[in-house]
Amino acid sequence: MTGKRVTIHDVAKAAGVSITTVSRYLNQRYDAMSGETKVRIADVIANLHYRPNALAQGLKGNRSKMISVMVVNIGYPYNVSLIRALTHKLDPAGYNLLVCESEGDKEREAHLLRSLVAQQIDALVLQTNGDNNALVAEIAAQIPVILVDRHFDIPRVTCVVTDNESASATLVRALYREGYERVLFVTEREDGVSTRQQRLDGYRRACGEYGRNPWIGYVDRGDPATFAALVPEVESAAYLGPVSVYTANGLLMLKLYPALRALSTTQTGRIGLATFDEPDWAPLVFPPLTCVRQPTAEIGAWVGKRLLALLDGRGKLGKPALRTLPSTLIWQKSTSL
Amino acid sequence: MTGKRVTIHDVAKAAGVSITTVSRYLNQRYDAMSGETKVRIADVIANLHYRPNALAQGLKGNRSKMISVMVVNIGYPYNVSLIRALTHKLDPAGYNLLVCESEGDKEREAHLLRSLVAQQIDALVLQTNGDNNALVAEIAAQIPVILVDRHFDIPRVTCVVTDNESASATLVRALYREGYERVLFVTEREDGVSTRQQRLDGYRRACGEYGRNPWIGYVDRGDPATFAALVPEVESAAYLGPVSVYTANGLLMLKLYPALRALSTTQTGRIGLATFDEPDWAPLVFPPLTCVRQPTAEIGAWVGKRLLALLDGRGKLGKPALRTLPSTLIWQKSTSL
DNA sequence: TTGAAAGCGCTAACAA
DNA sequence: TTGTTAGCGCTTTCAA
Repeated sequence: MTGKRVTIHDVAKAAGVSITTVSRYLNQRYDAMSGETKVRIADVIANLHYRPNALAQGLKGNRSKMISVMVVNIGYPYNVSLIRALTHKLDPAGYNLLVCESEGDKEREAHLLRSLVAQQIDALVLQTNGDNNALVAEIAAQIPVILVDRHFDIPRVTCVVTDNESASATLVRALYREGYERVLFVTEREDGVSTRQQRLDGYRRACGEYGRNPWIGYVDRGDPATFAALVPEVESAAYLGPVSVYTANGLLMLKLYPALRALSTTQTGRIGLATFDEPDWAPLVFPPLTCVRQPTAEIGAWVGKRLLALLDGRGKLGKPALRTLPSTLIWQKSTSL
Repeated sequence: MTGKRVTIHDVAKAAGVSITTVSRYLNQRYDAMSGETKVRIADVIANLHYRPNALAQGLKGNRSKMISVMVVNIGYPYNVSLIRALTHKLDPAGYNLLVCESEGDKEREAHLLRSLVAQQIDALVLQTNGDNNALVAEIAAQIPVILVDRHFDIPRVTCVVTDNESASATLVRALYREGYERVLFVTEREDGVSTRQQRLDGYRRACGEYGRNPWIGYVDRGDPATFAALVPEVESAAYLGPVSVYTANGLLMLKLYPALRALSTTQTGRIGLATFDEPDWAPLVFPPLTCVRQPTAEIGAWVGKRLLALLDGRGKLGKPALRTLPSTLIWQKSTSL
């Protein structure tokens, strides 16, 4: 299986120079190097298909050229887009991405974090439930750490999030303005997850502004019954006036949608539907689904840029601990009366 | 930023032993080691939060404990599920996953592959368009390489795919049996991609068995007009008898669906819809979408297991160059007459 | 313009 | 039962 890899020694020998000279060439220190040597080394490298061993370089230079991004679920469009944008920033700078999925599990997250540190990652991008903040703080003492999507207050850690509170309020206001009399907000228990809390806060604020009582349906992703229980509640409310349902994220809408749609065939047009996040199927259903598009690509790009600056030794001063990027409301027919 | 990392030297000093002894402990060579030393080292390691530097271990042992999986698109449910299953197999064995996205771009794929080799990955899992097979062959001379989803004939490379041809034929037969008189197969140009070719072959075979003429609509993902062009074709055909549309993958259905659904409101129930792949929205639309579920988790698990065997030095003999796992037809109301 | 030598953190003979 | 030593492939003083 192993065809003996080419090392810097092989190159040096073939080019008739010392490994130091080859190393100089590799690091583009051409200032003091004869053009002839340069060409000779270039030739040999090309012929031998030589690529320096990144592990050895890393060991020497105390950096690995690897950055990890760890998210709760690699399938969420939010994360897919984030990872993609991040790659596009980091790849040109020679960084490889170690992608991990915590599955929202505390132990697993801790295990993976430790493994990554041992792997000598140069930086960490993390979407977390906040269950291992002490460990994250330790890591942040060693390398740059940026939290995305969810905000936690950890020393030396920058957070990049979207404007959950105001985007949520904006959506809910628009619903009331459209004429919906009641808006059911469907969410999971906050459990210290900032996004959930903020989206709820935004909902509450809009309710307050319009003098409506908050109407909150708590669900548990793992328990279909919690979703099913909401349906009759919505149905009976719909008899009294136009009602809409607003889910705190795309996955909740995915689970709730079939049951609600079955209802609306009889209650045509009276039950508005909206969700935070922009599922890829939003334009497919009829009527197309109103949703809140998060600036995932921008977040990824911003994080990537910031990391490069930090790794370069630049940046560090006046860095904001929290950066908020704006979402966009995509208003569709699913919320039209 | 850097709080000086703990090394094996620190541990040795604190425990009052040599680094060799610590190394022995780390590698569980307890056979010749006093219980006392063992405990002492364990204590120190715990206190210092020591974790061995994986880079240094890798440099020494000529392995990195990193495996790369490179796919065309990290957002496809197929790949998400594959990556997840792979992680679950490899993680317990101490491997970290370098996830890469080629975006189906030849240059990008080549660039990433080279970068990964330089990063000293121990193995490679690859979904490819086949544009860099020579390079892949070179890599396969060094480390285990497994191709997923798409089959190419490369020395030393095992391929794991699904039964595209027969699953496609099964679906199309079921459509004819249901009473659809014509089935439009929507696909991208084969371009040497085995999955496309095989799904087309299966379609053709079923057509042959039922004495129908193949009816193929070629589309280009980047060009919406190619999708739009199919709609009137389907519409006029639908006047002559029951027609169904079968897309070669989930993304094509995603793009085609809105236009087709608009039609079917007038042609209610006459236009059947089915797709290869199982989009997460398949059960959401009305009527729910018939689709072919690929055994992605099984593929991932199989690949993971096989890799571990190969990396262990076991396996190697009698290994099949091609492993085919079966898909499942999910028959729903979208194809009921 | 170039090279010798030390050392990054670790493992593995070989000695003791 | 433990330690000494020689590297893994590379970068980087320091000298020539």
